[in-house]
Amino acid sequence: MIIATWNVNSLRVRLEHLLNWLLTAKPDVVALQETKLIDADFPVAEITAAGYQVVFSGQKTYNGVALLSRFPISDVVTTVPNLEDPQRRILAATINNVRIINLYVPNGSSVGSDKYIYKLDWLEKLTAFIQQQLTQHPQLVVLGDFNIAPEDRDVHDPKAWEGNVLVSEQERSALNTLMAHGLQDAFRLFEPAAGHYSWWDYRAAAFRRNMGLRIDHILLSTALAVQCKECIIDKTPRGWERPSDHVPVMVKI
DNA sequence: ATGGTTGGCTTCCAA
Repeated sequence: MIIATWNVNSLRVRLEHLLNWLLTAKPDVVALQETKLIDADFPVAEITAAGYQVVFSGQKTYNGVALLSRFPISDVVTTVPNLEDPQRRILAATINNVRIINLYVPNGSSVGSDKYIYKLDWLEKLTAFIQQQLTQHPQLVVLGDFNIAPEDRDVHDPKAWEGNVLVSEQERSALNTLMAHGLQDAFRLFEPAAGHYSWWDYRAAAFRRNMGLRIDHILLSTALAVQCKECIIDKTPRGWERPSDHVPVMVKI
């Protein structure tokens, strides 16, 4: 089974990219973030025609997550327990006896800001949920835009980014705590080197200069990590006209 | 060099 994640930064703008990418990458499951659509405007017909079932949780203007699947989708959850949050940032579902948890983790804006505090609180509540889900689902995938670069090797210029939002110690520590309950970063099962990123700022020709961060992740429970065959960051769509600032990450399990 | 770009229903906010 091929499972992918992609922050599309507006599904309205990126629908053609998504449909083209589905044809070449042929994923079985795709987790989308930043759809930026209310549910009434979700392009169900186009995605169904491409051969995918779909569930989504959207809002006006910001955020929004969706799950596409070639297989039946069940037991959908769209909230983090014990978290009052109008922002649509999580979508959990079961597909082929694999529990999939799609995340759009808050960006955090800047270290110490209200949004940063919200991000850390969100991660803390999420961690309790993940821990609970692991007890019920040995085959668990947590994937999406985490808005955290786990280590310096995931940052193009660690010195310049030191202490900044997306790389700060508190954020990395929160991610480590989340993963300490038995989750592994699929990309690092295969690739130890620096220089591999999933997001590049639109500004300052960052993609051309490979000035990026690896902030989109696929975390696998032990049962899935041991059988994972491959984890790829597909930079192809970033070369297309009017691209998202993120590219897809995919695993084969 | 405190810049630069993109998306949204916008005259700024979020990323």
